Amino acid sequence: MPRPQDPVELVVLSVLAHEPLYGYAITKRIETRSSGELAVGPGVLYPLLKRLERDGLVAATWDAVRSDRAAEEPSPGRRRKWYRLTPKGQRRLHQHIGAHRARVRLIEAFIGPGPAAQEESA
Amino acid sequence: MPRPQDPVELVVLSVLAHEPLYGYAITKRIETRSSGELAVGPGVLYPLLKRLERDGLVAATWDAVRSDRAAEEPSPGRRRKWYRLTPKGQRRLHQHIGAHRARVRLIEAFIGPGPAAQEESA
DNA sequence: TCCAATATATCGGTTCCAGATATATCCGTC
DNA sequence: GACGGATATATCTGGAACCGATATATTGGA
Repeated sequence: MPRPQDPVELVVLSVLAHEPLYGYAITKRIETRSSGELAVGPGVLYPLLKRLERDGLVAATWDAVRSDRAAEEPSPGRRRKWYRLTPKGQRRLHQHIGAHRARVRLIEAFIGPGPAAQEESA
Repeated sequence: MPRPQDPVELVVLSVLAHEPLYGYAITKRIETRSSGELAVGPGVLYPLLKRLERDGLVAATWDAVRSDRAAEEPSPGRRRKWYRLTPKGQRRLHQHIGAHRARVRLIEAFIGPGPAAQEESA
């Protein structure tokens, strides 16, 4: 079988282009945006985010989300790491989009144009 | 940078769908068909063909191409391994095409539709 | 009180692409 | 006739990415 989901980096960058999100929210956002077709597990997402942060494509900020009853306790509470796109990440996203379009044109040179030109008239 | 060329298997199957070819001819065919954009080196092609043959997606036949002056000699002469698509390989190709179209739709759900709907009117 | 959902993170296996290397033959040129 | 470039097949090694499993801890509802 062909690899089902390859361009995870493009997808993650594109959802972060709209607004900052934390890791788990990125997962859920991708699921809803793709109507459940694309599921990015933690084993894929977190190494990817780590790499994106290392390369300066995203910037991250910790946010301590503590419940009301835990607000006074020494426990660190639930923590969220918010990721936002840097200008470098935006450029990378545009590179991705360009590469995607080029890839589509390339493949269509072999398999013929897809059913994209037809107007969706009811 | 995004991975430039991913769907090598799809491309190889698609060129074999038109006619049987031997390995080196596949390389050249892909280069001409893609206007030089896609180059599949031997380090990619031959392991791929081996896997495709093992999985029954292509069938191979050796062809001894001997020159006139070498026709009588014990030397094996130049050999070509012709690959042709099996029915299973044709089904796989259609799977690939379907998966490609689905992948394009999926990505467009994140980055918006590409410039495909516009007519190329001069 | 228990359990599912939330939230982050790592590890190992698999697959694939890419470049380098190896071997051998054919053909045009000098 | 010798040489080199194109033809032709093949392996190896490294790197990058995806995937599933696993681990830990918190939160909130039944």
